[in-house]
Amino acid sequence: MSGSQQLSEVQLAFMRALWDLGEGTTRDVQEALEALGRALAPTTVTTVLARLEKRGLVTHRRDGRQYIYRATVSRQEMQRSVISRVTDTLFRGDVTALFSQLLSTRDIGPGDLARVKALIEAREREADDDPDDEPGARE
Amino acid sequence: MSGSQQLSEVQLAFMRALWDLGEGTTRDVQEALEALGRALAPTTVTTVLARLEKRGLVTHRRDGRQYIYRATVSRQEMQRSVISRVTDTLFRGDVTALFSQLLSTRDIGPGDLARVKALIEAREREADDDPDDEPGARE
DNA sequence: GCTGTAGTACTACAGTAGTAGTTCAACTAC
DNA sequence: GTAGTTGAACTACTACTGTAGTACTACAGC
Repeated sequence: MSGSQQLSEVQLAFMRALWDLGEGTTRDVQEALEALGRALAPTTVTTVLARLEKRGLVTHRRDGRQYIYRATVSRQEMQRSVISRVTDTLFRGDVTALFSQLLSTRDIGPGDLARVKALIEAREREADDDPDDEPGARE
Repeated sequence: MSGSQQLSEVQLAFMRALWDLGEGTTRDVQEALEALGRALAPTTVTTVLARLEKRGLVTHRRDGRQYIYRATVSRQEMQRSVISRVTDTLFRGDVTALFSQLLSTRDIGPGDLARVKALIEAREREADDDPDDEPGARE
């Protein structure tokens, strides 16, 4: 599934709302959006949800008269796909450059640095132990 | 300047072409795009460039009858701004999560890992030496 | 000076996104 | 059972994007 979904800011806000909610009615989504600083008319929320559904990013079930929406793509999947696209298009596939950019630009505390280093070391060990670790789950 | 520029795939392809070229005529851009696998009519290239110019992302100068276009936003600036947006919206500001995602998903060689680790260590030392390093250049 | 050529400017058109109003159906409360 | 309320469906409108055709203009060669 999921391919070249280029989400706009608004659409992403909707997905975020749904990810946070787990699932919810139009009104729930509307309120979540408002909490994210984006106040929209109920009809607008419905429209956007319907469009996202048409694109396969959300789905709904019925509860009485109400629709309960939920994301069909997880935040993680979206993260993965976005990062992958960004890496390829903006960084020409150069992951190190991305790391470097992250390190130089962002507000990173010493705790973060330590954690990231730990992650890397774990990864190194893992690669060392078992060079054929990942069972080819990349498209 | 540069604020909420959400670039579409096509527009980004144009920017990439210009970044690679440094600067170039409509035709240069067209050819660069073709090399990126995106063949467009010359008029289309002109149109898109004009629109990007209207958004302040490219500019042109005249050379005889020709327009020489060039990006006004560097690849680095764009990288920064995109990464920043992605971090905030998709990763809720959690840089570590982004790192982790990068480490787990991507094809990263041992060389990359080592380089990133070096970057981190440099950053750690730097923070140690001079905890007030960045002169507040974040918006 | 006229004609071909190449390049920009203008126009166009379909698709989608953002935003929201209006209508209709169903449930709630008297 | 009639009125109010609430929620979804349909409709609408503007802006922008992707794509490109046509018109105009300036230069090159005869």
